[in-house]
Amino acid sequence: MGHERAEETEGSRASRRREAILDATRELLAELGVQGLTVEGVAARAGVAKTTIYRRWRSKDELALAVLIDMVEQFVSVPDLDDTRDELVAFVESAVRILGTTLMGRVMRGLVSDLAADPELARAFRERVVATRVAEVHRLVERGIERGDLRPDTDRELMHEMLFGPVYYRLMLSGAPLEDGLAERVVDAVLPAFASQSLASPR
Amino acid sequence: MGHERAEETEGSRASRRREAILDATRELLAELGVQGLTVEGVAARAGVAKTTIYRRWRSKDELALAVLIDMVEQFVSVPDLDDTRDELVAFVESAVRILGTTLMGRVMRGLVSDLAADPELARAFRERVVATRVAEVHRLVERGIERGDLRPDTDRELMHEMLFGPVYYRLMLSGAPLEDGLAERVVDAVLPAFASQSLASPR
DNA sequence: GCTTTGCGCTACGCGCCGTAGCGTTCAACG
DNA sequence: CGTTGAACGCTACGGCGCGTAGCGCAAAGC
Repeated sequence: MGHERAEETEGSRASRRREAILDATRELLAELGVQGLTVEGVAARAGVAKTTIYRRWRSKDELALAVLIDMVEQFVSVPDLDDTRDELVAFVESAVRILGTTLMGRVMRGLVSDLAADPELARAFRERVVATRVAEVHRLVERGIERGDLRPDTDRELMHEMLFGPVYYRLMLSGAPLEDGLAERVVDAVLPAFASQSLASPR
Repeated sequence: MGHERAEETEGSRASRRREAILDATRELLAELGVQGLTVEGVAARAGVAKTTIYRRWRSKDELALAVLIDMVEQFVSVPDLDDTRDELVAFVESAVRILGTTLMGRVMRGLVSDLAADPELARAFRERVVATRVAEVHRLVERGIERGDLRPDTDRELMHEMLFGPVYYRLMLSGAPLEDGLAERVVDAVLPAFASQSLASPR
């Protein structure tokens, strides 16, 4: 158990420890899922004492949430593509790709149960992840209405749920793979209901 | 402490024990969710020794799954209403109502994580719950095509995911309530994409 | 009645969570 | 430099829940 010399990677001792813990958590989360994550395991891989973890995060769930939210928040805002369908497809596709990763897919599946168990955690997740996505849908819908692609009375909330619900349904319940064309098919299944007279493009 | 007399409710001793355990599991599942379920708790409430439970089910998860599948399988096949939209709404609505129950909602949320953790359990769930629903959607779509309400090339798989995805998304991630009009709004958001020329009825 | 089968009970071993106390290292500052 | 306070490592717990073992006892079946 030699002690590391000071030239580590950089940053203060505190931030180095912090990063080591978060990295180890990410790795173990990817390997074992939320289920298999143990504080002891994180401590061992990070080369850190268990107590050091508990000095920063009050519980295992809090640690896991911090990492999870951080992962999900890496969020690409959709640029103006001058076509509402293209923008929606791009948006859904980014989610499909992220969740299609073994890492995020597994993590997300495990997360849901923790959301059910811990209302505090559920609130944080809704505020920082779901709300962000809802806001982005609002933006896209707004643009679409101005462009004349979408009906002015388009239900933004429903649009959001119709776009992402099926993706998560696959991930968590049906078990069907998140293949490439999925985003496109989902968007085309929703668009006609919200598109203005000009029935834009399905197939 | 106090042995029950033989006049119980009926059935052999074995089946009485069995029912007591399943009932206790159902109750605790409703009160505490899959997370909070403990074999010790079930044993205590059922008035049964822990070992008696392990003699019938090999693990806690196996016990929980038996109860869960049994609960979800209570399934109403949709009668012919002579209108495809009405039938789809009725179908989705039955799911909304069941999941809207505190009991099933909580249980379902907790179940998802176990599905991720236990592939065996996930397989059983898909085969006995998801597959049943897929088959029912197929039936409805078939009827709808014959009636001329739906396009002959309607994607049954996608239809199924578009109908139930949003419901589960609310239940598990967005946290929005499963209110009454939901089924109708979801169906109307999907129908135009699959409806034949006669753009049946949205609002 | 007597056997067989099932049950209750106690007692474990294990893994993991989260906490306490104490000695040691690090890093900033005089 | 040398000192000092904060952060860290380590060991040792208490608690809970899973799943198992072995024994004595009750209930069905013959």
